[in-house]
Amino acid sequence: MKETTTEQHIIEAAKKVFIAKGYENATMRDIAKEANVNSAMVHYYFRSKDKLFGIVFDSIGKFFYENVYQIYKEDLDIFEKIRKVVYNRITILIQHPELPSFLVREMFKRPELLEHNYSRQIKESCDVFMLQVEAAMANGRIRKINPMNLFLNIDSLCVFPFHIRPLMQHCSEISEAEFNELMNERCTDVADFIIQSIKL
Amino acid sequence: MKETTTEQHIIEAAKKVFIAKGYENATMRDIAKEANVNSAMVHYYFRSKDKLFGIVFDSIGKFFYENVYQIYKEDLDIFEKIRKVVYNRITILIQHPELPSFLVREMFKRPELLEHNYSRQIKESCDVFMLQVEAAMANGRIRKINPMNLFLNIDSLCVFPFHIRPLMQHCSEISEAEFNELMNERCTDVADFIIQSIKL
DNA sequence: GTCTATAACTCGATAGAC
DNA sequence: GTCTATCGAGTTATAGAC
Repeated sequence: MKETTTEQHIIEAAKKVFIAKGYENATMRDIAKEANVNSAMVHYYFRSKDKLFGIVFDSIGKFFYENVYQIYKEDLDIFEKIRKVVYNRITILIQHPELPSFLVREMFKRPELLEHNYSRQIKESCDVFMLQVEAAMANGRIRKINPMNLFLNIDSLCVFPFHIRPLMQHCSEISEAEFNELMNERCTDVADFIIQSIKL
Repeated sequence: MKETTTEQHIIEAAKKVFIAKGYENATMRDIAKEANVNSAMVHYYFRSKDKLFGIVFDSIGKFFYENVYQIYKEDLDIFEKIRKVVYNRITILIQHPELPSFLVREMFKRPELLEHNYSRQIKESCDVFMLQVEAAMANGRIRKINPMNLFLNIDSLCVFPFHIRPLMQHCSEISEAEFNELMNERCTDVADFIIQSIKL
């Protein structure tokens, strides 16, 4: 159990501030205040706002993807795997509903953020899953379908509602708690929706 | 055929710049340069960056939603309607792939942007569609399903890939043209995916 | 390592001449 | 309406005392 150093303390504060405000709206002063240190300290430890943000972005991206992409590599029946992926993804999203929009926001502004990252991990799990889909098609367990699109569909159905959460809440006039409740119910529905579509 | 006034000229320039850079990264100087006018002129016509952005955001949001949400209100067989919605949505998205991320980016930072907007239009078309889903369930044309989730699923499957486009392009090492080709092929697949899932 | 002070810069907005 | 010039506020980043 490592002690919380000043450095880690600042990183945690930076995560909170960057997620809440985005890169441009977050200031080094904000982060310093959140971490209860002087703003010069933040520069002392991380040289620049850019360096600090790079560390934060990598950490968040890895956290967001690694959990669920491990599941794709597990040795599970394809239907079970889909259910497990959907359940895990939506559960994590309910706990961290602001992550998808954060990642998309920053990724679009600076695609170079993707360079030294978890991208290869994603590609690996995608490849593993697509092979399994091919096999299931050959065995006649599922209908003929483009494996890449199936992979995309799973993520789409899980993540998209969190991308448009403010719009959904505004249109349906629901609170954050009610939104989470909706997503919780949606969990089973999404898995059913996918499996109904591909099973033979 | 209305002549292009300076005012409209600036709005078009502002759209381009705001979409490319986002609200905070775009400067009034950028917009003025894009519109080939002095930066004081932009303030003269629109008072503030906020006012100008509000106009741009509303216009883009309306454009992005109105086309496809009209279709939901048309008198079509439910399967035909789903195919038409999917086709239209993806076609528009291929022509304007940067709009979803733009709207999400700004919507999350300032949810008040949704106040005086197309939100009611979305809600209306959603309501119409959900009624149709209920009827189709009663008629035994489709299986039992949460209508709201079906509505969400359609949008998810169409829009989500455009949200994560930089990530997809980076992971698959594909160009923008190849991405568009993928989305074009995906059009039929998505409609099939949905219909396979709900038909009896 | 930690602080204060400030340099250097950019941006939104306006004043004022034409 | 259109331009130049500039103010004032807010930012990153660093220098230098402790």
